Amino acid sequence: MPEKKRLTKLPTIRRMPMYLRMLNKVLSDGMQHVSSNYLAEELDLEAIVVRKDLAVVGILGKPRVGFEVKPAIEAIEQFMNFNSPTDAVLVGAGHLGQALLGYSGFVKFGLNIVAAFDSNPDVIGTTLYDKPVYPMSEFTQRCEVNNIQIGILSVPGKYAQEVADMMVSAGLKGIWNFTPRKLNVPPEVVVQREDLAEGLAELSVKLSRMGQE
Amino acid sequence: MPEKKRLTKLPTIRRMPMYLRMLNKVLSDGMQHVSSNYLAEELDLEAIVVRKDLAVVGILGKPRVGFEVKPAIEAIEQFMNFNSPTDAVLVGAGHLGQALLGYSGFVKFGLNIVAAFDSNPDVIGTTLYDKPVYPMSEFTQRCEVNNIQIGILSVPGKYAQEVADMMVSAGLKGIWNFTPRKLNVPPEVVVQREDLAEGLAELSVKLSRMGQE
DNA sequence: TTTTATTCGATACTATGATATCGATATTGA
DNA sequence: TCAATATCGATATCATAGTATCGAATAAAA
Repeated sequence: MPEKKRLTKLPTIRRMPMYLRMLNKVLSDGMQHVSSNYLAEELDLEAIVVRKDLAVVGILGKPRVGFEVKPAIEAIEQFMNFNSPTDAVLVGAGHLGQALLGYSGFVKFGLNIVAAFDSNPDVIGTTLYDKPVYPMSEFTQRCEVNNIQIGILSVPGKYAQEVADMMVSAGLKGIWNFTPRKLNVPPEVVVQREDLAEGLAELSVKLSRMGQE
Repeated sequence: MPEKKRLTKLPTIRRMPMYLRMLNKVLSDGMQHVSSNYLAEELDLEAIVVRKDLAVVGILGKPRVGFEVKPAIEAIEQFMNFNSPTDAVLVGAGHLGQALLGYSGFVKFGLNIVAAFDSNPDVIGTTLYDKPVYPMSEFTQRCEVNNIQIGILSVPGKYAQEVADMMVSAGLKGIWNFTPRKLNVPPEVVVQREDLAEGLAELSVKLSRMGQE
């Protein structure tokens, strides 16, 4: 039996949504082929990076012609599991939570948010962007019944671990963590941290470097 | 004259907000010293990474004791320009825009959002989280008068370039771009892309790997 | 006072990711 | 039909980031 542990580098994976967006745009523009050069130009990358990334998902280009757009899209979707959407719930329908609920673009990347949970009586029972908002007391039961895979965590930091524990015991497999807290979860549960301050820090330093060059 | 181009690695810079948060927590817990080991444990890092990162901002620990918390905080804030806040404006007060306006945490990382701009008459003239919302027609003038440095771009993708152009001509030095579009700007303007789909892609792949190991 | 344990920094090493080079191939146009 | 050119993939190289090892320093304990 061959090695099953497939190791694709992380930066490549993180670029896939970019490629997918651009390829769909290119397709809707009526182009059937596209060169790595063109993609690189449009996405601010190097052509060689594009070619290597596309090779990872199993598609090769033809000399002088480039890549077939439609197969490329399908290969990426397949590779990333984007066309078999995963059900998710969101906990914490505050500002950020609502922004995430309202962003319809995630479906294209395989994420299907089916409901939100909150502790605020004002929003419980309402729907936000077509998603029902339930009280926390119903969390476990609803997640189990609907076999929810992913939890989006957008509560205030002080409740982060508490809610994460609930997510784990409700059988969720992954947590998309928008709080700036480390979560203690069993090793089989995947946590994806999201911290806007990181990008801000990067911007800040780049700006101050600009000044002195 | 010595080399002025200071190269600090990006991952280090992106970790600074984490350190700052944790050091402040540690300080408010009354601790005066903290070991790299402790920080690493709390932040899911390796101790050696913590030590090297702190060395970058110019603070060294003492054997057997660790790092002095207060000087460490000050060193990071100094290094990152966090205590001389930069004025910013936000364009596009939709769901995401409002979430960003409502997040008070950015001030600690040197970002001071002073106003928002939008084209929607329903929000123009109101205040959102204490920030006034102005019409786009006033953008250039207000930015110039107040010497705004950073623009936060959270409009629908189709308007991204157009607004970016306005930002450039209003003299902004950096753009924090939350749209999934590449922006064409002159080289002296810094663009920081923020794409939530990247994190989602990473989560998605990690999850699917979990299944088969 | 001496020993022990902890934590540090410096150096060296490893892994990962990006880039440069180059020959091969297919389409276009002469 | 044949030459020119754009584009590809493979291989090798380089840059960046993370990790391991080890001696030195300091505080606490004996």
